Amino acid sequence: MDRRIQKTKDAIIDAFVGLMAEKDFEKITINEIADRANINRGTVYLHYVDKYDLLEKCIDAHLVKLFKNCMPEVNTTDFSTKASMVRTFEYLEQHAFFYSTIFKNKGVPAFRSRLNEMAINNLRKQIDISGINQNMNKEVLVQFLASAAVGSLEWWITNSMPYPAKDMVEQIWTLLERVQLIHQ
Amino acid sequence: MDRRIQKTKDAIIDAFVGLMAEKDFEKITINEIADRANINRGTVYLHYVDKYDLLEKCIDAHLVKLFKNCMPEVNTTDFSTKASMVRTFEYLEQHAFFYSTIFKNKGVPAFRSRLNEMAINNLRKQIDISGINQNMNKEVLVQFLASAAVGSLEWWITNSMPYPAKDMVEQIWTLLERVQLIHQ
DNA sequence: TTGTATCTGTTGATTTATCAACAAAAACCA
DNA sequence: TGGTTTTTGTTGATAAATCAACAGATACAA
Repeated sequence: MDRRIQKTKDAIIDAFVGLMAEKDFEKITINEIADRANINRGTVYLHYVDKYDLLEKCIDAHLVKLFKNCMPEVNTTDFSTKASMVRTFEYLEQHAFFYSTIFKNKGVPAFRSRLNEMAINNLRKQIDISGINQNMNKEVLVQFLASAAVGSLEWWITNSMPYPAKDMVEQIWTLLERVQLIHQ
Repeated sequence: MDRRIQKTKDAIIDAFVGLMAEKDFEKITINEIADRANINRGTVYLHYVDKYDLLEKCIDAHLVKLFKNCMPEVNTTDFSTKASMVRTFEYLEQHAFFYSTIFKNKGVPAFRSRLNEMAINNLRKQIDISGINQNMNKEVLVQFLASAAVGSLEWWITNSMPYPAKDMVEQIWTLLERVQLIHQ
C-alpha cells in the first residue's frame, strides 16, 4: 500500500481517538477531525463515508489486531494458551488509551457488542480444535466464556487496569480451572 | 504552502537531526534519512539537492527562527532587551536537542561560523538603532559582542546547559554592564 | 420565526509524493 | 587489485492529497 494512505489513516485515527477522549462521539465533527489530523477535510472522505463509517473501521482495525495477538500459537499446549492470554492482556495495557477511551465514551455502545461478537467467533474455532469439553453443549460453552471474558475485560479497562496483566490472567485462569473448562 | 510540503520537510529534518545525534554527518546517507523519515528516497531530491544542501537549509531554518525570537520588541527599553535575552535562552532550552546535536556533531564545523555571522549582522542593526556607545568603533564593538555571545552560547549548549536560562542571562548581563556596553 | 453561521458531502483542476527502473559513482571486502 | 554491494541522482507514469468552490442540511441565536 502506498505509504501516504497509511500515514493519512494513522493521522485520522489518532485525531479521532484523541477527540473521543475529550467529548462524546456525537459531538465530534469531520471538521475537527481534519483540523487535528492536519489534513484537508476532503481527504477524510477519500477514506471514510462519514464519521460512523470511521468509527466502525476504527474499531474493526483495532479488534483485528487484538485478536491477532490473542490467537494462541499453532500446536497449542495449555501453557502456550496461558502465555497467549498474558500477551493479550499486555497488549491491552500497551493500548490502554484507545480501549479505555472507546469503552468509556458515551455514544459508542456498539463497542462492547462488537467485542463480544468477535470473542464468540474466535471461541467457536478454538473449541473446535482444542478437543476438550466435547461432552458439553458447545453453544452454551461459547456464550459463557465470551461473556466472562468480555465482562472481565470491560471491568478491568474501565477501572483503569487496577491489576497488572499477569495478575489478571492468574485470577481468570484459576476461575477457568474451577469451572473445568481447561485441562487441569 | 501546501501542507504536504511542510509535513515532508518536517519528517526529513527530524530524521536528519536524529541521525546526526547518533553518527557523524559524513556517515549519514540519503537512504537512511528517507528510511527514518518514512518517505520515498526520491522525495528527498524534490526538496534538497544533496545532504549538504539539506544541512545548510536545516541550519538556516533553525537560525532564522532563533533570531526571530532573539529580536527585542520595537520601542525597546533596557528591560525589554533583557527580557528578550531571557526568551532567547529559554528558546534554546526548548530546542536543546537540535542545538546540542549540531554543535557536538563532528563534521559540522560550519555551524559555529554561521551562528557568529548571523549574530554579527544582527548586532550591526541593533547598535545602529540603540544609539548608545556612539563613541566607540562600531566594528570592534560588534565583533567583541558577537564573539562573547556565541562563545558563551556554545559553552552553555555543549556542556548540557548546566545553568538555567535566567541565571545565564543574569551572568552575561552583569558582564555587559561592567564593560559598559549597555545603559547602567 | 428569520437570519446567520457552521457543517456536510461532492466536484474538478492542480500539486505533491510514490514507485520502479536505470546508469553511474562510491564504498566495501576478500 | 578486482569484483560485489551500496549509494546516488534522475526519469516518467501513476496515485494520493490539496485546495477552492459549491449547494444543501443543521444548528443556533436574535
